[in-house]
Amino acid sequence: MAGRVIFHIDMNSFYASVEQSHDPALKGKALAIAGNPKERRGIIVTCSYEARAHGIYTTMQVHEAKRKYPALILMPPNFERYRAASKAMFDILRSYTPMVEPVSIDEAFLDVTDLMDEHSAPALAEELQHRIKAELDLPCSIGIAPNKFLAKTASDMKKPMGITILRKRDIQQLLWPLAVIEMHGIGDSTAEKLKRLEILTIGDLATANPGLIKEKMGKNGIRLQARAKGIDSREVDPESIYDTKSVGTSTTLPIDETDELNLQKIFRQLSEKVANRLEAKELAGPTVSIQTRSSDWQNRTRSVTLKNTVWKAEDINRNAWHLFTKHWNGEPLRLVGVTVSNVVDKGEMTEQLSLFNFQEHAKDEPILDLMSKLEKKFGKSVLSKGTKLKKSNFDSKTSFSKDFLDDHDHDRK
DNA sequence: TCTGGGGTCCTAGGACCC
DNA sequence: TCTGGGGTCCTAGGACCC
Repeated sequence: MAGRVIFHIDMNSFYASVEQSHDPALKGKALAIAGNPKERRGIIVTCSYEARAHGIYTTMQVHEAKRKYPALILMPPNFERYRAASKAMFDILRSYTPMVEPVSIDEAFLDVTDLMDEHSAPALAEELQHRIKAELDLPCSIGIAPNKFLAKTASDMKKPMGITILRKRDIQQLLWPLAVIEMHGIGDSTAEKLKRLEILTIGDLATANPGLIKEKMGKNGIRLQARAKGIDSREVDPESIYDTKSVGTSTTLPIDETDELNLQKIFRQLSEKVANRLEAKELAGPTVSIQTRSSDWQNRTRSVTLKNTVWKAEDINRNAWHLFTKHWNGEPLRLVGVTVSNVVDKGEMTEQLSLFNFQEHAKDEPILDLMSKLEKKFGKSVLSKGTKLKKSNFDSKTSFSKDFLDDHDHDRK
């Protein structure tokens, strides 16, 4: 596994750039995409470089941005448009190699090692950047490095339309002088912690006493120190996007809410949204959780893991609302959310289960015999992970979970 | 700078099992 | 009756990223 060549492609102010490409009249203008400009609590999601020049930045409140630069053009996000542009961008990347790992709607890692016979890395990066600009009218920055962390760091170094090579031997000169907060994986909290250890720059982190790092920062510290030295063994994984772990939605309320009936209505809407998105991805999960945020920014999560997976709005909502009413003390809430996690592919579940025809065998068979057969068939890992069929769910007199069979039926429809 | 909405990963404690 | 150690699952919270 020595000597990989990794690219990190980072689209520059993606949403704003897509809008400018769609409507050239917006080019050269200070443009901002704002969550929902009508909402009292709307923020700037992305803005053009022209807007940045006027002091506008992501997460800034809309009214603040307008006050700062009244000529700012505000647009609501058009996600369909962004998804289409994203797909076109990924199509270009995949026309070179299947080793493309999407990180988000506008970011990707490429392992281009196998293309190095025919291309030089910088020439290939230029070609990619040029094609994305020529065919989609979208700017991007590209980082070239021997691993993901360095490639990502490199793509950040020159924006917009930059191409940056970060070699191992350049690390001391280019990376080490930077403040630790510049590092991906380090936020305010970790930066503060490091500051107390007198670790201020990435170089300080790289050369710090490993014993101290391990003691004060744990596993995360060890990993960050490795990154600071330019070490990162994560591989580019094109499959990782199919590995959804959770599907959730949340909303910041127009005003801090105390009315139970209103909240009940909101939970129903959130549950429906989650159900729709699960449906679209053909996913279902056994864990339902809720999030709340109070006026003073106290975040809470409460969750329950069920015997069976859920995907229908009614089932999600029933569990979510139950969790909520069980824990809410009546305090005003700024935000509420609903998430289904530990999700698995519905189709895959059905397939696994159909291998072993349930209906025929299950009826009168003693549970333990059935369990051992299932284990033989699928192995323990599948039983405990994929289908939530565990011994604990079949203990003592509990007969074969009726819900489970029902779920199986629904899957077949 | 009073901070949206979508996620992921990690940690730590308790329950439970062998 | 009291004692381990290892492993997994669940829950809650925190940190981080785009």
